[in-house]
Amino acid sequence: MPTSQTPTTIEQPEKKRRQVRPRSERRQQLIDATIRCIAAHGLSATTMQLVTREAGLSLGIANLHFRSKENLLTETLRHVTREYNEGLLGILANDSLPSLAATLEQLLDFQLSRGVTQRQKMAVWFAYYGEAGARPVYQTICSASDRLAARKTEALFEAIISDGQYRDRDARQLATGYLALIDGLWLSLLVAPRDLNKARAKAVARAYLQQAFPKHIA
Amino acid sequence: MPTSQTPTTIEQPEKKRRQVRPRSERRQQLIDATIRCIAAHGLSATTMQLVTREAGLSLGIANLHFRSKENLLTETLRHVTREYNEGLLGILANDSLPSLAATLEQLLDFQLSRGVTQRQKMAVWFAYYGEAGARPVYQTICSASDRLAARKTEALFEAIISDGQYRDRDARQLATGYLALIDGLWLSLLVAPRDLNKARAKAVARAYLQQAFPKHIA
DNA sequence: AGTATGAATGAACAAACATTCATTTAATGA
DNA sequence: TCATTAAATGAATGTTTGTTCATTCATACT
Repeated sequence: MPTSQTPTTIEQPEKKRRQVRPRSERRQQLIDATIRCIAAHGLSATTMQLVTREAGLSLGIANLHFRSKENLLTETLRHVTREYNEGLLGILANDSLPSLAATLEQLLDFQLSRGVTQRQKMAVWFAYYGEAGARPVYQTICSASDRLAARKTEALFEAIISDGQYRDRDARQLATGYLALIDGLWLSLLVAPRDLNKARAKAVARAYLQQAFPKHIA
Repeated sequence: MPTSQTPTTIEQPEKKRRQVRPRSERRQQLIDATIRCIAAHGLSATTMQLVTREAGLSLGIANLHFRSKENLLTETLRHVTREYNEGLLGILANDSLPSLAATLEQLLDFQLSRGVTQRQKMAVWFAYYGEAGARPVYQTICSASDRLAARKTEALFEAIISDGQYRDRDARQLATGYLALIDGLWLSLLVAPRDLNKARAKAVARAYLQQAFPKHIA
């Protein structure tokens, strides 16, 4: 008669073992789950239960590591924004200036790369944009990021205009148009993926740059 | 001692008199209130109480004239979409073709007109776009409208290319780019009105068309 | 091994929500 | 003038929500 059978292989079904993990890891876990929830169910249907279940954690943990739901949502937006900004600055803050043409190509590739144009990221982006008019916090985070991108893009375009000795070109206007075009293409990729794929979107954006800077884009 | 003082001038403060109005009028009233609420508070904070109070009506009335909140929101999107489509078709379905250049100018004027670019309308538009990924109904309504606009714009561009005998122009690609540019400009006008005003937005869009069809835009 | 620490849990709670429906009352026709 | 009809109302209802916190227990230190 066995006194105590220790079931090493077969466990109780779904008996989760509690784990203690560092704060930063839990925060990242919850932010990732929030992104997935917003992409799958929309911002208005993203509840604490949904997020914490998606993260495979208990209900109360989000309020433990973030003070409130509002704060979790804000931090999620900040995370997505920061990620994009870092990628952008990695290209545009490159003061070594190896080649303006190469930088332009890199910018285009990045903005329509797999990482940036994946549905989850774009869904989060536009979910917050949709609420930005009503929530000053979102407005602040988004527009700070946008303004930075605008400044850097404008600076690049100015350098290109100078380098190519282009006439009758307004760097500010071209940058505004280019960034708006990218935003619009992202939106189309998100809401009408059947009508527009990444390759066509890139071709459209390239055509814009080609018209503006024919000597710098093949 | 007065038996019954009839206060003809001074009424009870805020004693609203109940009014019976036709169904269609009430529906419009509620849709208008919904638009204002979404613009002011966002889609996720738009409640039945807020909408009906904004309309100056009682709580239950929205469920009387629309079956449910979901239905009210859907009809509101449909209304905004239909309004835009009618304006667009009023320009693009004009088969009389007086002048392609004039039609192009009209299109530009319309898409960046006061009526279309007022904050309320744009806020509603993008609020629904933000949720479109999660709600198939919104997706359907939006993309049906977008596809129509795309088809008509492409047809106009084809006619212009043919008329101007432009070489190396792809009507489909130019239309995709133009519509994406307009979407992006709307988004900028909504979330960063301090960085972009309507006049500059129109200049940017006009520059795009000028590059594409120099013979048809002044 | 024993103890202290605080991360993790989830039942419980109050607030907010969409929806229902008995009641009220304006409008209409007899 | 009275009876009939149905639009309008808002208190009531059941559900869902974010948040709290007493309890559990993994981990680190003595």
